Amino acid sequence: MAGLNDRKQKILQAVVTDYIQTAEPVGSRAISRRYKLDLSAATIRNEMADLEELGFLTQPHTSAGRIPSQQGYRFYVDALMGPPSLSRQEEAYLANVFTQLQKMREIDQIVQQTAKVLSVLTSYTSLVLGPQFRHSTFKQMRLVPLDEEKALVVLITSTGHIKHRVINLPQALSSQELSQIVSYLNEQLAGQTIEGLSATRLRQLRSDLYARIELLSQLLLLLEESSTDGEGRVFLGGTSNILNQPEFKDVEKVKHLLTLFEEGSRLSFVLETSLAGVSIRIGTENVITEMSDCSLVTATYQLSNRPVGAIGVLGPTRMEYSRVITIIEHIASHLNFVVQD
Amino acid sequence: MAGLNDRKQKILQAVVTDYIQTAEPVGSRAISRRYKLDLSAATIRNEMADLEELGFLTQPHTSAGRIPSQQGYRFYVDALMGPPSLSRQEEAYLANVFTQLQKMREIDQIVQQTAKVLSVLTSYTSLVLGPQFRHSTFKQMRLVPLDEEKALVVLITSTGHIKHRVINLPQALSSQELSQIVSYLNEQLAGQTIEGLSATRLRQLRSDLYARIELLSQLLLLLEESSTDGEGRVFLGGTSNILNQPEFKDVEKVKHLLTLFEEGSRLSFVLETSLAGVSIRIGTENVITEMSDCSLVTATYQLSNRPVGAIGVLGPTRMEYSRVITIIEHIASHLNFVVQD
DNA sequence: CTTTAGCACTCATAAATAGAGAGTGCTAAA
DNA sequence: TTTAGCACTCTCTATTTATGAGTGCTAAAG
Repeated sequence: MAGLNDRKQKILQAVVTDYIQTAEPVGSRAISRRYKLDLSAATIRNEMADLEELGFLTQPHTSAGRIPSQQGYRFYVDALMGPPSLSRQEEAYLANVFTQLQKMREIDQIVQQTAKVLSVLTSYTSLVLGPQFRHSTFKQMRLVPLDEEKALVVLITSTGHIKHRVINLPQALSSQELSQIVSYLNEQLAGQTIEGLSATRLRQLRSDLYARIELLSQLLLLLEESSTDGEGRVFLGGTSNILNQPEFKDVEKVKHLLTLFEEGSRLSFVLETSLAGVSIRIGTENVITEMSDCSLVTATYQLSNRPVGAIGVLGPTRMEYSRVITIIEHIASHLNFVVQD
Repeated sequence: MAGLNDRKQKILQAVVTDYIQTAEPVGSRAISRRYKLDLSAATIRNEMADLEELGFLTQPHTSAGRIPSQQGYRFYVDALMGPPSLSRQEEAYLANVFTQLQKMREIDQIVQQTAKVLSVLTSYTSLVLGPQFRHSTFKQMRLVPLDEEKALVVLITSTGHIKHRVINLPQALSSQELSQIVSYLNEQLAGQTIEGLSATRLRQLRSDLYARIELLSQLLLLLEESSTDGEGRVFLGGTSNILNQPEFKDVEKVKHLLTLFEEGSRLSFVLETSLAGVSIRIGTENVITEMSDCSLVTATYQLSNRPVGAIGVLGPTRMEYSRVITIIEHIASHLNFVVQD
């Protein structure tokens, strides 16, 4: 890409750093004062004009300072960004959080809490996609009789994920027949991925056992829902944080984002399609148009070496990238240990 | 309370109705034009001055129209409010929604969907408190062995609510001993309310079975959490709707509410403490200070004739009360039928 | 050739001023 | 008791007028 000489890079870095902090267009004088580049304002002015022409900076209006363009941020993130840093307190806070998380048993709780922590630490909005189990495989199905009419079906995956439902028992079935059906299903389905329990496969089973159709359809419904179902739930944290950003002082701007936050499926799509590792999408690099004024930093977390979920931080393009990245890496990697249940 | 003569009531009603629609202070002329009270603007002016002195109206500034005071809204809601009305389409929409809800099995889904519907219909923000099971009684506990090391504990309440968890089995225990423990617990706890499983009671059991302490503590943990635990989860719908209200065009105003929306426990408290039936809290009648510019209309829904949850709509004090009340009653009562699982 | 000082110019933002309009309260007549 | 008339208040909008930060360009200095 661009062959920015050393000086241009330093200046660009200064502009981005300053703008991230102040949210105000930064002028040539401000830079020559605040950053010890040993250059006069005039020189910096010239370089900034160049940087603008190259597409790394923009001017809100003719006689204002410069602000980084999307391309400017991109270059900053790829090449200039300073080393990460967390304060002592933050480290301590994180450590404390993780011991808390360890204690929690309910996956929802863990995810929810993670979202909260992520937003508190970054002061942006956080998105957390709970673990996806559709890639895990069918382990077994159990039927626990509750009374004469009802029973509890328990579906267990290889990853230990459990789903249950109460179903009605047809009176006619003896308990023996019941256990036959269940063990038949267990045989047939063992080792299949949940995702792979496609409708056609299930339909075939259905015809195999057509005599027991009523009971069976209830069982199958549970399975079917497990494969499609709303596992992709996204938990949000710090949604009100965006209101602290000066770029969202206008209510109209916020409205689009807020509305987006209510559309779980679109959010989960964004997170599901993030690559393994940390990914950074700046401005219009985001597919979702509502996010085109924002940057989204995401990371996936693993479960037995397979990515099963993702966490993300959404803020203005003027985001404290290095800080956010550090935090998100930290949390994602620890989540690997916590989510083993 | 106040002995408002007929004419004053009519005028107050006109002011409130108009203000609810327009969100603009309403003047004497506007009323004499728009409402056929056959009175001149001057007369209305006099009456409005009286109404202000009596505390039902306020003036934003000396030469502006009047807007209803909190007391004004209260009187309107108690005495003046017009009859409810829903359009054909809305009725149809509702009917359709209910058939959809009937099909859903997962309680979370139902609650979530209800929140959404409520917010779409009212165009305010909706709060839905999922069914509370702490008043229901312990029915039975089951242990489903998964493999040699692990087992699934299933806790079932009289209302059919189910909670499960995987626990580790101490190697030393024979399956016979296991079932002994479980049946002992079943005996001891049968019929107790979940809430009543207080720490002391559980501690006593713990000492009874101190020999099996390791296993037991896992079981008891599940119970304990069931009695305290986050059952009081509140689902929100249409949070971005508040941004459409002109009274929240200022970001600062919104921020407080948005932040409140992230504090689940406070929200659930509000809903838990609402009376059976429909309740309307206007402005500072709300205990939560962040809501003092809002009105909250809530209704509880039943399960076997006992209130177990609540739904609510939060909007500006300038709310379409009669409309909201109709909708909320409608939905709450239907929820009674849907939530029987 | 690069850097810097100097200077005119641009443009947003803020403060000051002037009208316009909506609505009131009061008085006096119907 | 009601209504018409009128002066008065106060917000809101538009216009004007500074102010000042920051630029681009030119010409001199290194």
